[in-house]
Amino acid sequence: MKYNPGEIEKKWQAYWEKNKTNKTEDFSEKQKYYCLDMFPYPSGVGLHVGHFKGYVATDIVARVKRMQGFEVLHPIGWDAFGLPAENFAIKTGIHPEITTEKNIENIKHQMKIAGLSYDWDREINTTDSDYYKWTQWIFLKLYEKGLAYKKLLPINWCPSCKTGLANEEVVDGKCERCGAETTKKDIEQWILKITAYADRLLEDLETLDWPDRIKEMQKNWIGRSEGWEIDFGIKDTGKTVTVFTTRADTLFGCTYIVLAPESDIVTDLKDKISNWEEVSGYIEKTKNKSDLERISEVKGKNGVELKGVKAINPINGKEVRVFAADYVLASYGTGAVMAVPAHDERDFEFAIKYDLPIIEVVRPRSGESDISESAYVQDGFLINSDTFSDMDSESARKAIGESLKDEGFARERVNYKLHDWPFSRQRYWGEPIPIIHCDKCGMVPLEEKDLPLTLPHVDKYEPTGTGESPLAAIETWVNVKCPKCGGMAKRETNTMPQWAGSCWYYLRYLDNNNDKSLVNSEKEKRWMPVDLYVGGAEHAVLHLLYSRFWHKFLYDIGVVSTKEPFQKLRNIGLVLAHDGQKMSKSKGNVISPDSVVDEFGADTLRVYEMFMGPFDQAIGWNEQGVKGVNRFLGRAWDMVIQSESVAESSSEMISETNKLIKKVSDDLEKMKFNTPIAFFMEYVNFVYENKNDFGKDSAEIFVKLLFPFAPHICEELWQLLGEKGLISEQEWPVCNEALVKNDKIVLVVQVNGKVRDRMEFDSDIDQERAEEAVKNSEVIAKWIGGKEIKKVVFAKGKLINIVV
RNA sequence: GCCGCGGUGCUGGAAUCGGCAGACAGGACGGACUUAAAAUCCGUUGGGCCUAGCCCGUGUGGGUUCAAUUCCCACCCGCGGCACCA
Repeated sequence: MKYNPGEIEKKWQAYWEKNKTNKTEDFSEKQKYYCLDMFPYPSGVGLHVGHFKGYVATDIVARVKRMQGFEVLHPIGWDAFGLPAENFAIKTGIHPEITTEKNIENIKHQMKIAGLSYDWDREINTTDSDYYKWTQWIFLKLYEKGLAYKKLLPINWCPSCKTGLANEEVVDGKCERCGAETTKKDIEQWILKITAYADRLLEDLETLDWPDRIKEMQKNWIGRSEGWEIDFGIKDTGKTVTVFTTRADTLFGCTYIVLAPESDIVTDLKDKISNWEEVSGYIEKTKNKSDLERISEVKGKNGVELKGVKAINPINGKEVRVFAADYVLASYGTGAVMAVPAHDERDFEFAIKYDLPIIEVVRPRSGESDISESAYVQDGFLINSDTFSDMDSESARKAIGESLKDEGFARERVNYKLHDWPFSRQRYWGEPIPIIHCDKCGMVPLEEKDLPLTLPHVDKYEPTGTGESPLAAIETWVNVKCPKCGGMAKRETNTMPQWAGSCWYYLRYLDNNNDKSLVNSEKEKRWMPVDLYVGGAEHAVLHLLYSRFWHKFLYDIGVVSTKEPFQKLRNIGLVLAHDGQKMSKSKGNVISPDSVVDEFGADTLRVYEMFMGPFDQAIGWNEQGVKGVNRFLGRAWDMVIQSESVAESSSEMISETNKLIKKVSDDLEKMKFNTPIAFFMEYVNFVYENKNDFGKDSAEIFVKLLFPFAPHICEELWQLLGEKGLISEQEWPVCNEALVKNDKIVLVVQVNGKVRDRMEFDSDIDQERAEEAVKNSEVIAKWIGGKEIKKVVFAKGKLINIVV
């Protein structure tokens, strides 16, 4: 009988589906394990082999955990709101609902032919009104707690998608989606107060088993810095300008202050500014620059002095000049900085350009600094700083800050790079925001009983570009009675961004049909947190930050019982095309899993994706490698079939089999998938050399171990071996150390650290006897050559090194 | 510029509580089977030389050690992220 994947895979997929083999019980005696994939966007082109690398890995973990006696939750769903379906609708007039449904069908089929063991009864779809009812519910709670507010703000605007974007969605000054250059636009926006959670988002990173890289990225993105707010009085006005600094120790070196051109502080001082025309011209110029222009002008500082305005340094009462310059950002800190050219590179550059004084106030304790050449930005000890001279930078920061605080000129302050999250989009295909605007009552949230607020059908999907979504054109929908006063009112027409539905979807799998609450709290306590979360690294500061924020909020209002949603996170390395390029439709180098399944079978696809290399590394697809894996599975098939003619395994074979159990189990625990497959291959090679030693007892164990990787072939072999029940229901083998033969070992013999021989001994040999034997060996005697032995190093069971 | 990760044969990679570098796979070459091809099976495959043997070899240079791909220092290169954040 030959290995025929096409036949057996169909057979077992049908069987598993019909018998709901992979169904998860909500509550059982078993320990829980929640194994989650980042759910896909159901795009029209379907999934490629890169997506499956992640799905196969979690599927292997899920199957192993089931065999190890865990109750495993391994669900999947669809993150189906988003631009591609909407853009397709604009072009063709076909409603996104229809395209989405079709695409889901296709992807579901792809997943099923790959033998992924999802519990399909828990499928969710973010565009179902039963689902987004709860997305809207969370929004209302955020609103209720003051964490969602509407504000007129200059936000990132994509002129091509005609919608506002969050900072996280702008990459290099371009729209993350379409690549168009973004501009700033003043729009009234819904904003979520993610900054209220900045500290907790930062601190709790420590508790997570996530890749360093992702933690680091979130840390940088949150960008916490501790410092002082210091008030500079403006001479003859009674007004003050507050600056933020992390370097209060350099305050004596401040020779001017700089304001962000677009900040209100500048216009506030208009009366005092003698060159207002020049200044306002500079402000206008800055405002009209795109993000991209501003980024590209990073080098080459320029600005304008506010003539007639002088600020007073509160530490020494000295008058300093005041500038406006676009290297100071209105959106960070107070929008104003104290400039210390001797100890800040940017201030140094600016001071050189405008010929401003440079006063040195910090010197290194050891080494040299030359502030006529460049700024010295590190810590050191203070000079030219009155009574603070001679102090270390660190203590001086505190001392100077405290002394100003006592006089009412300074406050301790923590700043973040993280900004609040602009949450409204001027597009159609998203969750409607459940708010009504009434002239009399202002903003009125819908009541929970009125949810879901369903997305109405429209005739035109085209975004308006005016800051309103296409929903604004549907008068029957927009015009409503105010729930409070009964007067005429209008619905909010903006929709939620892509990320909304994915912020909490992992909770809905626990209880996907609940129409009373978001999730039953018993179920939530049973299953949270997610034990393993697998997905691409591209979501490092988007989905992963947003959903942590929502989760913490849900924790605060008592919906969830854990502080963090995803305990352990692992990233998938990209699957590249054969040439090392990224797979893309335009390059025509995309490999679809369907074609691989068609030609070689799902088990080959699965094992190859895992065998390619380390899971988190980007590696190119290699058709020959796929064939190699297929060859291996064929050999394994024949090997197991042949085992029936052998009565029982030899003790050596049993030993090898137990070693295999140990190695495969250990590596899987470490999320290593490529090395277990290498062990399987070695094992198969060994069996081929010792065919008469390989009996059914060993074959059973081999098949169990391989099952999570290649479920179809193993289920079939299990049956062919005449075993009862499904292999899916078997227990994971445990290594019996007693059966592992290790009475003989090969000792590496070195002379002066170089390998000269290998000798076989009993495994418990001690140094004395080994030394004796080694000295008597001809090969080694030759190397020692009568020289004096200085030292003998003995590593038990491994190596002996004679130093002469 | 700053932060993070990495650099091993022709290729993907294996081996890091310091202890046989190159497991496993692919490719290439040689052979068996075949009328032939595919498939399958077997063998060889880091470089060099005075070829039963020895020397060199894990980005580069140095260090620690009986022993370094593994630890330390400096540097080079690649990838990813952030980027006027005061």
